[in-house]
Amino acid sequence: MAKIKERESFRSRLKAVGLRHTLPRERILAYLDRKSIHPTPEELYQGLKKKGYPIGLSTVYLNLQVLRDSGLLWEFKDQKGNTRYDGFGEKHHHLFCLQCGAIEDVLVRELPEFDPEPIRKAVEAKNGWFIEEARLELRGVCPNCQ
Amino acid sequence: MAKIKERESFRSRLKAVGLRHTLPRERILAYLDRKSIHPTPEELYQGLKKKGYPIGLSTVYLNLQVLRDSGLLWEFKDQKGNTRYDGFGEKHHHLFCLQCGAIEDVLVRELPEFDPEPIRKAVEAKNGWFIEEARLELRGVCPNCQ
DNA sequence: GGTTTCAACTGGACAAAATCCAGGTATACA
DNA sequence: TGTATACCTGGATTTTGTCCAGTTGAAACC
Repeated sequence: MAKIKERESFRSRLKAVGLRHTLPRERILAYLDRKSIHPTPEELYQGLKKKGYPIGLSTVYLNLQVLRDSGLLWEFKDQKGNTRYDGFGEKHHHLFCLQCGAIEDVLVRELPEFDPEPIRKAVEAKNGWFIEEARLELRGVCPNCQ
Repeated sequence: MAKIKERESFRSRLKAVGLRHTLPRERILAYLDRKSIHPTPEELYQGLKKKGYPIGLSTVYLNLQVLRDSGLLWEFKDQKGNTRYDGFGEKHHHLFCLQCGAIEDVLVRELPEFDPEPIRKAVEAKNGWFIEEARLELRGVCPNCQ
């Protein structure tokens, strides 16, 4: 059954970073693990409640922080300054619309032109850093606003 | 004189986006226009005061927002979730240390391996967006923390 | 399975960050 | 130099996020 397989996936993701599997964490990860979904903490809280999952707002904030610190979530600011979270499993970059604020995911596998490897190597050689992750932030105008 | 030339530069940058030139704006832009400088609003406020420039905290917040909306500043969140601003004029990307939180700028002209043009074109063709700016966010471990 | 241990959850109080407002000031342009 | 108005400011207010102390529930033993 897909539901069980999915649950196991969250369980192993949490285990991999040394965190316990709990219902709130699974639900947060499940809620965020979709393409182009980037809620604020408040929106996530409301969204989970609407799905019939009672959860405390403190729990939402707490876990967004914990999951971010473990690298399971990506935190960023939108055009209006709101804090948003992204937990979509597949590697991707972000498109921001400067007009309407829309945020769209662009899958890495659909962008063969962009290979982060040479950049990683160059930065490691020149700056002495070790690079774990490279993401692109693209700002422009979405189709609807053109 | 360098000071006057610099001032003219800020003046024209502001004019280009339809904003008035004011002392607070010039000082904020001047403060931020250095490599690897990314203060929080509070730090910027304190930094300006320390330089002997009296300024209101509301003014700092107000202008950070206005300048961000006009594209003169780049807003982002650091590893701890603090909002930070970047006004360094030369095109660059960001390095984030996952251990100590250090943030370093990497100049685009020192990264010949990374050319955003093909990406821009690909995204415009595939997703129908018009892309104005492409920035990389690199997360890893800085030399001091290795 | 039952028990134990401690991480994780929770609501509500609290603190910090950011915004709003109304009056005064400085800028741009004629 | 005068005038309209964008902009600045301190303080009040709202919003966002954190802390705390009691309770719950996950995992690891037997």
